[in-house]
Amino acid sequence: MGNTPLYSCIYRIVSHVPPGTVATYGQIARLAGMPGRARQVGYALHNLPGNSPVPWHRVVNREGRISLSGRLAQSHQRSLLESEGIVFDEHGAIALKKYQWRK
DNA sequence: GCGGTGACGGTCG
DNA sequence: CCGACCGCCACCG
Repeated sequence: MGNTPLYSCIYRIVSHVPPGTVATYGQIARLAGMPGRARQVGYALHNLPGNSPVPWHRVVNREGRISLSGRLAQSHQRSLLESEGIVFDEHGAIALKKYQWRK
């Protein structure tokens, strides 16, 4: 992490997402002061080391679905969210209306 | 230095 | 409701 203030900023904001709630990539981007750059948020999180304290699993896409590539990682994120009390509907999506972090 | 890629998202038909 | 397009930009080969 030597010098990427943008990533640090993203990580900081993600760290503020309370347990039991979720945020979207676009939302994180806006809060980080870089509206429209949701992709960079995804890239930043993808770059996170596995032992990071950052609750990356609380970030989902605008449909309330998991955006990870790879079944393993997907089920991992899902179980982490479910362990926080978040429920997935029959479409495999989260009700953002109910769980999205209001900020 | 250039083109392809992707843990996104808004818009349009 | 759903798919197609397009803008966005750091990273990688």
